[in-house]
Amino acid sequence: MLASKLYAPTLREIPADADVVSQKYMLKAGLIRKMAGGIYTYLPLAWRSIRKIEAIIHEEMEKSGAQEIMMPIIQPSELWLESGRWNVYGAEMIRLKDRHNREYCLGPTHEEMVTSIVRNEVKSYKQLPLCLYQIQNKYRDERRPRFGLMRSREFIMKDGYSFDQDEAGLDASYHTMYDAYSRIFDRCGLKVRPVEADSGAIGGSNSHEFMALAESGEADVIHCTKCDYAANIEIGRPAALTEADEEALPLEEVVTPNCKTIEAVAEYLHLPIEKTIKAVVYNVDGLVVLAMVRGDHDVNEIALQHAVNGAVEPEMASEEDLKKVGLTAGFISPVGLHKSDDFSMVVDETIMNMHNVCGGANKVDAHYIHINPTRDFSADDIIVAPIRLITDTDVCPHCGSPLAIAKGIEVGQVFKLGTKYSQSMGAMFLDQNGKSKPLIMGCYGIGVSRTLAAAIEQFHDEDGIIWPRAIAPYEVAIVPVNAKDEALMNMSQSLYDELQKEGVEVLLDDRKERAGVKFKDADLIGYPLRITISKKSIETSEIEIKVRKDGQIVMTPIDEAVAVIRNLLKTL
RNA sequence: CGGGGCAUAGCGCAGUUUGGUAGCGCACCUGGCUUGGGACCAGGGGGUCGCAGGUUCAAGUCCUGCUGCUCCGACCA
Repeated sequence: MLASKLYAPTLREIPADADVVSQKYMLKAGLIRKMAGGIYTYLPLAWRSIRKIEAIIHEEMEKSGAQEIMMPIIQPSELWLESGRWNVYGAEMIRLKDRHNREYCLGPTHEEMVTSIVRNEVKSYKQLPLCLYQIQNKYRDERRPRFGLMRSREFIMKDGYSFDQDEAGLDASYHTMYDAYSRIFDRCGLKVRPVEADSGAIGGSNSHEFMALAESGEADVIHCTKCDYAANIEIGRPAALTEADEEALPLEEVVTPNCKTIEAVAEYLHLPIEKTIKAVVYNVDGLVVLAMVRGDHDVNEIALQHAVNGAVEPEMASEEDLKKVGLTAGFISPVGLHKSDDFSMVVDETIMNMHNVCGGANKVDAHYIHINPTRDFSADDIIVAPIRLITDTDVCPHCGSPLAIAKGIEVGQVFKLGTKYSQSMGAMFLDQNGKSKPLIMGCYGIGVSRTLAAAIEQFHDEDGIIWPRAIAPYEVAIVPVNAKDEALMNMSQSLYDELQKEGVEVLLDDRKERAGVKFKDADLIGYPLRITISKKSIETSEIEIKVRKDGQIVMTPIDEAVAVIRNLLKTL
């Protein structure tokens, strides 16, 4: 490729609204342009990298026995009504109507679609296992698109679906995909860690997320400092904490004027925060849920959702919700409260081991002290569950070693769906005994565009992007320092031709720019190798190769250049 | 969804307070000069000032409504 022909409009200044490194550099280096909030055009350089990621995915999918298909982006509402998700998916789904007033959505995911395809065609265990996948644009109307390609409303996703006749088959399919995913990210050059995860809105029972560790990641990963244990923080289930036995003192009501936060109460009553209990009220599918954790702990909303078998993630309760069940914000505890059809209470396990603690008195400006949960909570009215967020002061649930927390970008996820969709949508097959059974499903996603962003988040410096070679738009850039010097241009051109003949993806910066401009652009765009050809190269027959990653400079005779470049590339 | 901010040339911004000819830097075009880290000189092109209404002799500037973008928050009872 000649730089003079390449459509890569680099910028001197970065658009003011870019806030993460990947977005800044993709805009500045002329990789993407924004069309609307969370909606981008991929320009040639980005698209080449995307295509390389896709090629790696295709190869690994083929190796895993998965077959590529292409399903519609526009999906009819009927399928989603069948699975029950039309009314559950909420505002994140972009819905539209055709001229006949029929309803559709822009596919946020394709479980319904693929299930409907397969249920009509797969009738026998002899057709199993089956794994289908596609790479396609997906649409999710994020409540707050941000961070460029990391959280966009239109994005490229590889989504795959497996169909098996039994759990053992699903296990095998799941592991095949898990391994393929590990290889894909590895080949892309990313540092990715698989972690145990919640299966979320897609449904299902078992799941891993592939996290690209990066400071700008939106997900918290908890991992053991010793063993392999790593999990999304929302599924970490910390052990219940205990405290020394104390004689239970009589319950006592105290006045706590304006102490609406747990910190205020603890300070006002001179209590350590570990001797208080914190009440947080949620709305889960319309059910008002009171969640109780120790004052210094936080509620794990996913754990809470599971504790009450909620279909969607808990939301903070509104004023109306509180009013409906008669709670007094700031002064709530389960003491004296009872569950009802629209009110439920969940108490973290640790709370039940506490003695003589402080909590709300369910009236304004009043708290109880000396609450003893086993004595003062009505056992029939509360659910006891591990609903606190795990922290790095907890210990590894596997080996008991210390834990650490890291930020990650979720670039892939694998789920075991089981029969959630086959059951609701009637995707049945006949087993060896002629018995009708629902297909056992798994589903597997990779955020392709997000993977591109994650690579930049992981590999950059103050000058620009540092592409891993496997997904670099071009592997080598040749920079003749003076475009007007014919001898120099000839030398560049013949090296360019030679490299191309050898199958190296090379760019020749033939622009009539000063050397500084070309160097800046090469660093910004992040080609793994940069070759500089100058007057000195003509005199000495030596060229300079600079490795973008570490700045290493290799001088090599022009005759050996191709071989040296090939060898250097192998190390990147 | 709640709260802020912004919208003027491709990008980054000034001009709005106090209404009176549309500006600057970068980018772009032409010529010159320069060529190892975003040079320099000269000349030039490009804007219904987000949209719609209103006030006024006169609106980028004042008023009303809308739209878009963006940041923060949704952490806590």
